[in-house]
Amino acid sequence: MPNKVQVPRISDAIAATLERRILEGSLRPGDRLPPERELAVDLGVSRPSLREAIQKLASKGMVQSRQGGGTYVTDALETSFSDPWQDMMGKHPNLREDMLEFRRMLEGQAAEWAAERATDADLRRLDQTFATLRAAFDSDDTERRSEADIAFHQAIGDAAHNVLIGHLSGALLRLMHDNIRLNLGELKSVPAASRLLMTQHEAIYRAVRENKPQAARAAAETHIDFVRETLAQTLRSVARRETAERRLNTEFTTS
Amino acid sequence: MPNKVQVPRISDAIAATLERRILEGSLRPGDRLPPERELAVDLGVSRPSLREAIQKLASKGMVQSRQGGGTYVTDALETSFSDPWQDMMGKHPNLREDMLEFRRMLEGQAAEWAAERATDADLRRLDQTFATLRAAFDSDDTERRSEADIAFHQAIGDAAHNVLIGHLSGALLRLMHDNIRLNLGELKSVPAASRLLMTQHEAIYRAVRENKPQAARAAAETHIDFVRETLAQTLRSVARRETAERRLNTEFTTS
DNA sequence: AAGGTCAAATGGTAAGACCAATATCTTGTG
DNA sequence: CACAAGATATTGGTCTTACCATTTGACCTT
Repeated sequence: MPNKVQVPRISDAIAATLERRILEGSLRPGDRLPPERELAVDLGVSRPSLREAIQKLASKGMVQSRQGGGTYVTDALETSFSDPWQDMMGKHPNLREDMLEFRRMLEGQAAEWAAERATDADLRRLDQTFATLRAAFDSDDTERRSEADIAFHQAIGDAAHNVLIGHLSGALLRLMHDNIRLNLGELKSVPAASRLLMTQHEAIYRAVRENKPQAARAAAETHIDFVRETLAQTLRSVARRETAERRLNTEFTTS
Repeated sequence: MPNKVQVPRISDAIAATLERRILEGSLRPGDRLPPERELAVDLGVSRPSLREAIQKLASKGMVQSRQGGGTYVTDALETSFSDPWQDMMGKHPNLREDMLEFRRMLEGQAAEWAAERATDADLRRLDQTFATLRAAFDSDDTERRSEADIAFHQAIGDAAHNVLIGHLSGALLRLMHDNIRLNLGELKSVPAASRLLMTQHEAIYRAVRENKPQAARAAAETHIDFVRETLAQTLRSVARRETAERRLNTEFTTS
């Protein structure tokens, strides 16, 4: 009756492996897992065992399966961080300033560590996301630019090889983009900003690629400073416009 | 990708049935479940399906299986550990290192900003929590020491006047304390550590109180470095006991 | 080009077999 | 007779194979 030493079960090991892949970013929220038959072969286990492991993860809300569709990674880890702040952002605009201040520290550290620790695989992904970013910024598709921006910073965050940095840098940037798109239209109103942003992104990119931690940190901090300043200006001008309009259609803009 | 209507899975129904029997008392804590083969026939399902259901319950800590022995209803019913990060910490020890590395940055920045920005009210609260901390560390009540430690660091995080810093420093420290208390007994095993910890806390406290941002940051980083080193030593001694278990997971962690 | 149909892909379930650890019974020894 | 060592049965752990149900997407028809 008393608990003896538990013998390791294979399904636990499988679950731990999948968790680790999710944790380290090789399986991201929204991704689809490989088919069970295939994954079972990869891991060298039987499908029932793999299924038991998946059940465990599903019961913790980390994955979700649809018959015939596939098994998808959910964002259980992300939401436990970002959920409480999602609504706070909307209610307290001054949070945006805190967020930017925090991101200055976060992205600076991320860039520094990325420059120190990036593996070849990280660099390849960085190359790819940077190319995408450059292409996206030439277009006028703001949605595409947002995604490319997030992907680029996410790649740097992952290259820093710290789970918390990786999750937070992605989550916070996503939060900001959502918030910006929600509250203002977009800050493409500043035409010269695009070129400057790309220059800054390139500076970060090069510093990481050339293994220059201090330069990478400085470039990242400069980038955030610029965003902070630009955003503040945009907000001021928007505030002026809204003050004039508020008189007319107050009750309609509050959708 | 959006959630569609989920078709009922048989394993969920089985898990629900067993859960109901446990909650209604026909299966009491300590009881042994019927053998899987028998129970599968009773419920009219296959053994793999029943096993998937049992895995779900096991991952929630409601039952516990021993090969050859049987499956027993756990006596701890109220242990609803739903925080994904919490059990991640337990299973993936390298996450603890990431956490400490992250906290070094976070607490350093918190102390620096606190030294710059603390208001009179912040300082009064800091005085109070520091006094509580000193009193708690003279006692042997580990729970009380944990709470005082958290409260002290929380006070500094709040004094930094950045919402993100405030939330994260508290949340992460709480997470670590829970995890330490869960996985090891406690690190009071190092007798000299207590005095050193108090010295470090006092260094942070004084630097913040005297408005010395750089000194505050340095003191906070030193503190985390010490905790990291102490924890690593404690873990190494504990790890020796678990070497056998690790061998079995190796084949999956190297993929 | 739009829409419908059907086959492939994929998760869900079932059955049977064997292995490994445990529990229980049997047996032999003192 | 008591008790320990071994043999046997029980039971969870894993694998293999097969088939069903749903979804997806490509191909075909209109």
